[in-house]
Amino acid sequence: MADTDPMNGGRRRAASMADVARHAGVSSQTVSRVSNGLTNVDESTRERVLASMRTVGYRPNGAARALKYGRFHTVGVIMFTLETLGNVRTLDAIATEAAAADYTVTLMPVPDPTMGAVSGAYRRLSEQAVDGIIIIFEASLLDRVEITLPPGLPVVVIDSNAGSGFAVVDTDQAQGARLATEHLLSLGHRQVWHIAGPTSSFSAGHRADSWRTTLEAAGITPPPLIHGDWTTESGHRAALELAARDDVTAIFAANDQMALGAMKALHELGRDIPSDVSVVGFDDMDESRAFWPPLTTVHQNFRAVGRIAMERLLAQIEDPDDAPQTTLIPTELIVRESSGPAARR
Amino acid sequence: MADTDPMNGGRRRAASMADVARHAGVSSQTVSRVSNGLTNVDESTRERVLASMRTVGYRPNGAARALKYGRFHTVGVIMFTLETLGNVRTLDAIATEAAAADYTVTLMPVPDPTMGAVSGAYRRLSEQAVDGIIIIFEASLLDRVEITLPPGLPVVVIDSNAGSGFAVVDTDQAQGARLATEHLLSLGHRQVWHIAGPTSSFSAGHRADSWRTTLEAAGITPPPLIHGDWTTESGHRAALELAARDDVTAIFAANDQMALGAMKALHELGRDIPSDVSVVGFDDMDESRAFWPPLTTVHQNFRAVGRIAMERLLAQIEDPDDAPQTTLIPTELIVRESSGPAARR
DNA sequence: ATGGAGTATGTTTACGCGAACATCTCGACG
DNA sequence: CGTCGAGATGTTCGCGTAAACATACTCCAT
Repeated sequence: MADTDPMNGGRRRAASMADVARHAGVSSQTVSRVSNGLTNVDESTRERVLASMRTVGYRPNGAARALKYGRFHTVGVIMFTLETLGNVRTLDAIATEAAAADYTVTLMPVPDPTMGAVSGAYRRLSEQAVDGIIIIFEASLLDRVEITLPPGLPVVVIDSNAGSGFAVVDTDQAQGARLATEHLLSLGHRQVWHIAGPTSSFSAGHRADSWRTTLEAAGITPPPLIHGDWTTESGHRAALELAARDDVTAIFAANDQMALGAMKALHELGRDIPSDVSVVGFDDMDESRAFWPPLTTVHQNFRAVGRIAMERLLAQIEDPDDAPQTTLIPTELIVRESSGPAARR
Repeated sequence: MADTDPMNGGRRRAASMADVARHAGVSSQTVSRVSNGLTNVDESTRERVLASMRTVGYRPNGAARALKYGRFHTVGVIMFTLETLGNVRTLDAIATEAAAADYTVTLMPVPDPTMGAVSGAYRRLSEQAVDGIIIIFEASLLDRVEITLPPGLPVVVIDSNAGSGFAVVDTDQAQGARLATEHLLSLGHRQVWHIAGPTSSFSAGHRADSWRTTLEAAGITPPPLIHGDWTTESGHRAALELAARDDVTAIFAANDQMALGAMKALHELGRDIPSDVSVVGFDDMDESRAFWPPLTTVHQNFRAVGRIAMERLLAQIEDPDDAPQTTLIPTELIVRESSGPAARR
């Protein structure tokens, strides 16, 4: 007997079509036909092949298929962090949409915004097995690296105004911030203070800009901006600072977490919400309706953002000459109990 | 002139090594050597090749590499939803760990727990391009499908006790629930009520079981269990029900969201937290410290869960005969202001 | 019977990469 | 001045799949 080891030597590879073919006594092309559900295979042959597939434990090899077709049926998502609600919701929508289009989503997290980490992501990206990329980025960093984006790969950018030739999908930050600010003004507040996100974030910048212009349009001089970093702690700190002044009756926080932190500070100082101070957030996280008091906030349609980003990307993959567009998804103001009429004094 | 179109006909493929080789006037093997950073290439040749790579826009083809090596350097993560904090945190840890090991993470979301959706995920999984799978599942469903798991693929299961032959990593649910219950008892509460997660969830079951045995060990007959569904609303409903009785002084909710909803109900009914009723949660989400009052809760070490799951999976990928182990990650009780001594009466 | 249409199946080839092996060139050493 | 070794570079081949092409066979109209 020859030494042919049925166990296939040490490092075993998965069964291939050739293995199935050998087992079933047909050519591997016939196995391919069965595997792809073509009809021109004799019923008895088909069954024999299917049985052989099961016995040898055959699974099609995605790499070989991708090599053959030049398509991976996979999109990459580059993101800094899964710690912010918006990123996760958007990713969820992207993944759902991708599954519907029979695509798979590959995560390319960039742990920290250093150039080293970014270039690491690009290295992995260039060992690419993706047909396109969706970037969920704090845009200010993207600025520095965009030129190194590999050419010829369809890209859609979320959460930024990195306009230069990319398709961009984003929540209409400006409209949302305007809704929030106008809501507070319409309740009779003479001034609206803003707790902004970090300066590195374009979304935060957009919200702050829009808050400012909305106030100015109402003939109000905007008060100094306070910067947080999206965390509850930073909202807490900011509100402690604000509450030191007793003319503060309305606070618009750039996200729900900071609004939550702000409300905690107001509770601690014995200020009533909303009769002493109104608070409005941004995002509408699931928990916001159960805060005490339930938070008035700007609802972001993350699902739509993810869905449209995916649509755009697929369009670019189908047709590389598809012109990049920018789409803004409108927000909706959700009025709950954390905002109310300005106290008369 | 021949008809050779420099634009490469209609559907253009990305540039390959052969294209680079032609452009640089070398063999494709030399391009391969440069691409892989081998040293035995003349410096001038290397530079010429690198320049050609840039001009033709070369990116290595991952599929071809994977085909050659039989490894994809990718792990698949199957999960039901990105809507629960734990799943997201765990995924984040997995992705980070994977990146460190130079692996990529592919998401395989299962939108709803129907068999159709699950088998869809398996279909995509069997058109696999992954070296292993991590399943983050509500385990009761896994029971029904585990036999259909493709053979020969390393698998690690998180958040379940689906023991049969899989490697399992999970938070030590029982220990956490015991910590929470004992904490409330040690504050002098005579009874601890529990708002559990849905019956379909093994984690929820473990927490409830442990709560029950902890009470029994203290000589207390456990009160009826109330089931929520992890949402703030269900916590709110449950607490409204509980607060109808005035002998309820301590509530242990199976997650922070339900605890938040419960606190909202107590606020609405004018019960003080903690002097009338103590509330303890489970998870320690970022926001919990900013709830009003800040929530006493059981901290889950999601990062460790993700990290160890990934380690186990890589071990199995390296050595297919690696014996599956079960690892429980301990929790930590974080005492904040939502729990306090039982009122004397 | 003879050719044509149709069906089932087999053979060849290319997708992009890189290990293994084959050349070639140049300089050192006896 | 011939030989050997080392480094640079080229050639062949196979990974698993499926399109394209080839073959074998059956059935039927002429």
